[in-house]
Amino acid sequence: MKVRTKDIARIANVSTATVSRVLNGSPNVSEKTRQKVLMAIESLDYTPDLFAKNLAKKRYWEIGIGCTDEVFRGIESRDYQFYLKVIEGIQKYFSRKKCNFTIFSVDSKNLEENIKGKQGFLLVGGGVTKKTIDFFQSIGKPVVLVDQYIYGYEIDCVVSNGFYGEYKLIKYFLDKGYRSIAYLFDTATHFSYEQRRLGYEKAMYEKGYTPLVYPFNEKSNMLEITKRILEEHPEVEAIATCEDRVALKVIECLKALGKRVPDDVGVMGFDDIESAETSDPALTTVNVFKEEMGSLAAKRLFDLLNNEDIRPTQISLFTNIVIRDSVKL
Amino acid sequence: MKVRTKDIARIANVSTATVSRVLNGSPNVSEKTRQKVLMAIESLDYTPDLFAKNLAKKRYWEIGIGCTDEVFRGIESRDYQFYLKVIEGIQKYFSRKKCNFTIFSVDSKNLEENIKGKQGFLLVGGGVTKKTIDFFQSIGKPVVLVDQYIYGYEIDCVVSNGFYGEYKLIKYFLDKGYRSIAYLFDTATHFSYEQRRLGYEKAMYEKGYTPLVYPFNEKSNMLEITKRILEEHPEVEAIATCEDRVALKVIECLKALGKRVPDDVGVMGFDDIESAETSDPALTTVNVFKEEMGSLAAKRLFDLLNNEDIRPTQISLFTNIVIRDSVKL
DNA sequence: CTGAAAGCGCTTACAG
DNA sequence: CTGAAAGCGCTTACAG
Repeated sequence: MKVRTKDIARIANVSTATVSRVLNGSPNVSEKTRQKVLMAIESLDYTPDLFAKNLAKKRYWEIGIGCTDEVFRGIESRDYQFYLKVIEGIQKYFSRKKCNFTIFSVDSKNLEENIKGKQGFLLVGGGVTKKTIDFFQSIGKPVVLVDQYIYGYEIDCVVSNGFYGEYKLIKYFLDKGYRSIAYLFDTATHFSYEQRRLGYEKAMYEKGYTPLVYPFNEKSNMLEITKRILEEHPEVEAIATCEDRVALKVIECLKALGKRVPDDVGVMGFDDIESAETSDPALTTVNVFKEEMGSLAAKRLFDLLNNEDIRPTQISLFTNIVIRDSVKL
Repeated sequence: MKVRTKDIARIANVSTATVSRVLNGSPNVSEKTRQKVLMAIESLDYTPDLFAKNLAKKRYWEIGIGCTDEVFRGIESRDYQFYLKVIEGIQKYFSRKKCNFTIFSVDSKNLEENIKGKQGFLLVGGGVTKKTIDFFQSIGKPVVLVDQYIYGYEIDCVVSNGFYGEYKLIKYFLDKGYRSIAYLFDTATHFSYEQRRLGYEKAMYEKGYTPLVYPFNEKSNMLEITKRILEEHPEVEAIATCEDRVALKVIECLKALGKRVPDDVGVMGFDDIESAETSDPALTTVNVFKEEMGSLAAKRLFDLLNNEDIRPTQISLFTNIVIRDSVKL
């Protein structure tokens, strides 16, 4: 039989209201009654019913969603499809859970103000730095990283299984007879990017091929890199990339260089953003469940807020390959 | 403003009872009223309150907890400390959540009977095979693997981050000047074991040392293997193992061979079971949060049962190294 | 097939 | 400081 506040109340000879007050550490209880109630609780092995608790509470949780300036602008302009979807997932979850949230840039000058009154934080995006994480951890309120993780941290996070997704994608084409696939790797310190590259390398190694990784950063000229790949490795049959936005750019570059996609060179993306479907040719890529990522993170934060459990976990979403037209079959 | 069943009822001009019936697909609603209610719902963007729903439902969920014969016996005899703790965690979570559960062996003859009436399953233990997973997936009810994962499966699972834990442990001693650490690796197809070995190898490679892996299986004679390690590699300063129970055995073997632990050879475990603390010498190991693993898995299954989200995820718990006396500092 | 009403286990003004 | 009572948003016998 489940123990309820009613049972405690009966044993301690008080009302359930008082039990609730003791349970929630209200100051308006005399030390004597508090002890009585505490003893009754001891003797009963009570665990509160979270459903009832949450239903009875009318208060809303105030959540802060922080991201880098880049992501923040991308969300505002509705340009950054990936994180737009993630935010949608967050929104969906919170909308049914008595949570209000505000999105802000962690790079903004008035950070202090954005943090004020918030009871928990979601830090969204691969660009979130150690410094930012340290700062938010120091606040002492629950924090969940979304689409980001940094080695060595014990912190709650929700990421996609980019390693396995990229591995599956590359292996798929290697199994079909491809032998030379290059990889465009964004060197930004982004957990996902690294995982994906690792997956690419594993697939290549397994077949006995040497990975052909071309690193780049935000300052790089994509046209030049594309050209270099073709010059240095004319045998390249396809170029895999760390994300769809890069893949889309590479397709443009290839076209500019007079190459046909996929006939001369194939291109693969990662993320499966909306434009991946409508691009010409439609992009072969890996689907990241962006909304799920958002709602999963929101859920985790909510659980943390409700003290459901304590130890930090890394939650990793499986990914699916989606084969379209940008790589010849 | 949040939409409630009351609002739907008002618009559709029915009672909330009827709304609830439509929402839950009860057959006892005329097609006409159903349509009215459905239209009202459409117009309102309703999302049900899970707290209220769960509170109102008095029904208990019936959960099945399956494990291999080995684990099952180990739990019954209260011998297998690791999974005993995991089960405790499951128990703790379910006890406050209207869930009844039964533990059974997936290798038993009357499997069919154990499955009957269950609404969800937890498959506990590294020994759970592909065949078993396939079978349970085919039932079409929520399944969560606990302390197990098999590559290629898209299935919910909760595991410990053995890779990073073992890496941290080995690195800790390598940083202290250790140069030759051997590794005893159980070849049973166990996700955790493999992850841990990988962590060991990463730490060794990073320092420029060659991993020294000694595989074994249930049929192996541990004394012989221990002897072989010492003969083939007299320079070995410590033996790391894939789990505490093995480490404890190795300590015995070393003693039998006239070696002192940790003075002649150090020994490291993994899991931090209870006897790790009381053994002589107390075991240096990595702590897996066993109860959390159980409660996290139970929670995930519960969420699945409540349709909270759909995509399978891998949940990975961080691990901590615990330095005791079985390795010289 | 449908509605009025009780109940799930908590919290929290309100009154004292 | 404490209790009686209403309410959170659902579900479900029960009666019709």
